[in-house]
Amino acid sequence: MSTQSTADAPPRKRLTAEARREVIEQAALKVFAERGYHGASVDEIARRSGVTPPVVYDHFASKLDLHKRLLQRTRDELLEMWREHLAGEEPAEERIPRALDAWASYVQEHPYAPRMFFHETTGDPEIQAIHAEVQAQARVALGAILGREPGAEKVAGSADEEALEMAAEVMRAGLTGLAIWWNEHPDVPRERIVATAVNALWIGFERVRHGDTWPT
Amino acid sequence: MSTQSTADAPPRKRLTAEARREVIEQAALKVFAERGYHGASVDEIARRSGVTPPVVYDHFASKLDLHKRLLQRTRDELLEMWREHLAGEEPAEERIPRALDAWASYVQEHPYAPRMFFHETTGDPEIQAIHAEVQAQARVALGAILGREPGAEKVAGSADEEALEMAAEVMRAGLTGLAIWWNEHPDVPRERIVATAVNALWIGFERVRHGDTWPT
DNA sequence: CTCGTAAGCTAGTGGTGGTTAGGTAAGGTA
DNA sequence: TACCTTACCTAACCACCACTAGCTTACGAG
Repeated sequence: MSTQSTADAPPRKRLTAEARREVIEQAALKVFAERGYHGASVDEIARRSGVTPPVVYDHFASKLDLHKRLLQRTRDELLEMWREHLAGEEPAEERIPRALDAWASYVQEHPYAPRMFFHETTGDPEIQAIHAEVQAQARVALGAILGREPGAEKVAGSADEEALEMAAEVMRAGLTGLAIWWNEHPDVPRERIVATAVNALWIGFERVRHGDTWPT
Repeated sequence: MSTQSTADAPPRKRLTAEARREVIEQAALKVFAERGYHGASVDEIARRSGVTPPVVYDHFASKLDLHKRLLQRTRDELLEMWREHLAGEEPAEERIPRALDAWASYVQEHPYAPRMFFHETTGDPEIQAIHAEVQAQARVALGAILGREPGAEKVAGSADEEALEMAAEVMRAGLTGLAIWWNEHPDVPRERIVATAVNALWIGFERVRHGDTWPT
């Protein structure tokens, strides 16, 4: 009974370094997402990769290093995604749904990704920096949607920087929450998620744009 | 140098059991919020309470038990808060700002509370249950705001249960994110937070109520 | 078939962290 | 002042976990 393969991976197969690395990254993504950084054990990551712990260290310098690379990878993918789908000069009515559809596709294909950015608990400054960076980028992306529309800055009292940042943060956290809710309710079709997201965001956009805010 | 009192608490003072317990709970709240469940060590909680680890065990059966009690306590306080400020028969225009002002007061007085509910990482089923319960209650509270208004269910396609739940989840997560953002930017006055929250929520309320949703 | 490379293993090590046993002394009470 | 309760400590245990040294064996090249 030396080979048990407790979970995901096939029962011990010799892979190329690159392939094994990919398997480990996928497994680690899940474990970190489920248990958090400290709660995740290298042992479990290894088991779910169909491998023993030392193999993990053939590919990553340390647990922290593995975590860091996953964050960076996810950050890059998200950034690329926003860059790709937020561009263009169409009006917001088309651009926003398109961007959020792309976002939904991403979280559908990477169900564990959003959880990794939900709460920072390592205490490691380098990792805190990545977290802060990702969140800031998301806020910028969303802030662009909310604020860069023509007319925004002309409206009285509607859009100082800080207000924009707060609104974007509400959206960012809201979307992340929705993504996590979604992977607990996988039956919900993507269009419904997109619709919810569009409504939430859209709305904020219209409000901030028109300066139609409370208190009246 | 036996007494170092590395942080918060006064340098070793003999307290009544009740008082010490309170000190420990406050310290633990911070540490859990900062580091997450697994990242928090009993040792650090004890130090920040001006005491050694065994004393923690005079008051709580285990680290998990301590965590559980903090969650329950916070849950009860939040529930009480919603119950108190969401009642009444005034129109939404008054009730919502009032409820969110109360919410802002709570997170201002308990800056570490929101972080405890942001991400579950213990894996303990009992704790998962508390988390789920708190989030469900928050969704119910917010869902009540969004949905229970007269007219809501009469509008075509606007408010099936699931859509309501999703919208409420976006709001819930958004508010939680805002709360955390706030305690990283403590200078921002409460009125601004409340205003942001009201706008985010309010808006959702209006939209769902009018069935004025995307896709058009 | 042979052989070298490299993927993966077994078996440990050091350290940390939750937890407990048993003793010390502070402070109210008689 | 003597005493008893109890808040708090010191010292240790043990399980778990990140990480490493060194061996084994699968596989592709010749």
